[in-house]
Amino acid sequence: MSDRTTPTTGSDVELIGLIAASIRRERERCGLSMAELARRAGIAKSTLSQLESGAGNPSVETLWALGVALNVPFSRLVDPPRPMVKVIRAGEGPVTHSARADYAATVLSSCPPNARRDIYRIEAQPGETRASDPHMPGTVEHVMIGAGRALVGPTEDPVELGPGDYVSYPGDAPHIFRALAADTLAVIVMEHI
Amino acid sequence: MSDRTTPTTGSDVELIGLIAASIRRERERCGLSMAELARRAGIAKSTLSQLESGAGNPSVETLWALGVALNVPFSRLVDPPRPMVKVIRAGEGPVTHSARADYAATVLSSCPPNARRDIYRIEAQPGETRASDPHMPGTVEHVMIGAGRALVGPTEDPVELGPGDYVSYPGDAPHIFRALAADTLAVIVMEHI
DNA sequence: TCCATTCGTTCGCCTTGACGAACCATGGGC
DNA sequence: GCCCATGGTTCGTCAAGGCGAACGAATGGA
Repeated sequence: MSDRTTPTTGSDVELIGLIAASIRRERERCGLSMAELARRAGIAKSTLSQLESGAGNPSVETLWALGVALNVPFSRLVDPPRPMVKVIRAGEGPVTHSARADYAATVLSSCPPNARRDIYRIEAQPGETRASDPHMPGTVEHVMIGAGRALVGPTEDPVELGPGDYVSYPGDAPHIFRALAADTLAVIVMEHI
Repeated sequence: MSDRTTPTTGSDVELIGLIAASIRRERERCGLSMAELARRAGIAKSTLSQLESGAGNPSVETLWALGVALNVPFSRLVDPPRPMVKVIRAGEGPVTHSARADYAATVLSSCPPNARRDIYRIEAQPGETRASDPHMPGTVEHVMIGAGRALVGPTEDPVELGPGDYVSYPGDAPHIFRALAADTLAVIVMEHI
C-alpha cells in the first residue's frame, strides 16, 4: 500500500469525483473555458460539463484527449498530490534488506506514484542564500548532501545538513539552498506531482 | 515533446492498441487467466477479451479495476518504456540558468513522465561487488556519487565514478555497485516506469 | 435599452461499452 | 473412447457515454 496509484479502496465514486476535480483544476490552471477546452480536445462541450460535474465514467480516449489538450501527463488527471518536510540524518533511517558491513542502502523516499522528477547536481560555495520562488503546486524537492554542509528547506524553517543527510520539503512554497562549506555537493530531485 | 505521456500523435487506434498490449503483458506477467483476472477486477470476461483484442475504448473505471487487480500503477497500462546508459562527469553537463560563481546546478535527468522513483542513500566500503538482479521491466537507475569512488552500471560494462559523477542505466538488466574507496557515499534513484 | 457574445448546464438521440450466456477449442483423467 | 474442467472468443441485450442543439445567465458594447 505504500505506493498505490491503485488504492484498493478506489471505489468508483471517489475515482470519478477525483477526475472531475482534476479536470477542472487543470482547465482553470490553463485559463481555458469549457467550450475552448472541449474544442481543443475534440469532444462535446456537454461531455466535458458532465465530467466536471462528477457525472459519468469517461472512456480512456476521452480522458486522453483531455490530457493532450491540457498538456498534462494524463495520470495527473487520476491521482492527487500532497507534500511534507522530512529529514533523515546520515546514519538514520531504516536500512533495507541487503545490509552488510560494507554496504548500506537507506530508503529516503518511497515512490509517490506518477510523479515526474528532474534530478539536479548542485555544486555550491559558501555565499549568499539561493532562494527559489515556489514552483508548480504539488512539487516536492528531495535533497541529499554528498559533501560539505548546507542550509536547506523551507525559507521560514530551513535545516542544516551534512554529508549523507537528506531532506524533503514542499517545492511550491519559498525555499532556500545555502552552502555553508566550500565545495558543497548535493543532489536535488525535483518532483512535479 | 521531451516528456509527453500525451503524444500529439496519440491517435485513437494506437492508444487502444497500446492498452491492449499492456493489459495482456501485465496479465501474463502475473500468470493470470482472462477468467481469473476478470473475476478479480470485477468485470466481464468478455469485456477483457475484447480489450485485449484491441477492440473498444474502455472506461476509466474498467481500466482502474484492471490496474487494481493487476496491481500496477494504472498509467503503466497506457504508456510504454525504454532505457539507456548515460554518464555525466563532475563538471560536465549543461549548467542551468542561475549559474553563479558559487552555485552550479546541472540537470542530470529530465523528467520521464509517470515514473515512480525510490530514492536511496548508499554508504559503501570497498569490498566485493554488489550485483543486483534485474528489476521490473522498464526500470531505470540513476546514481550520483557524493564521496569516494565506485564502479557502477550494467554488469557487462560498468563505469568508474568519482564525486559528482552521475550515471543512469537500465535497471531491468543485471547491474552492479562496487565501492572502490572507503566511505563511498552515493544516491541511487530507482525509477519504475 | 437592445443585441450579440460567451460561458456553462440541460435535453433527446444514437452509438457503444459492459454484461452474461452460449459457444469452440484444448487437455487431462478415467 | 468419453467426460468434464479450463482458457478464450462470439453473440444479443441493456444501460450509459458521447454528441449536437437548445437553453438560461452573465457580460459588454453601440
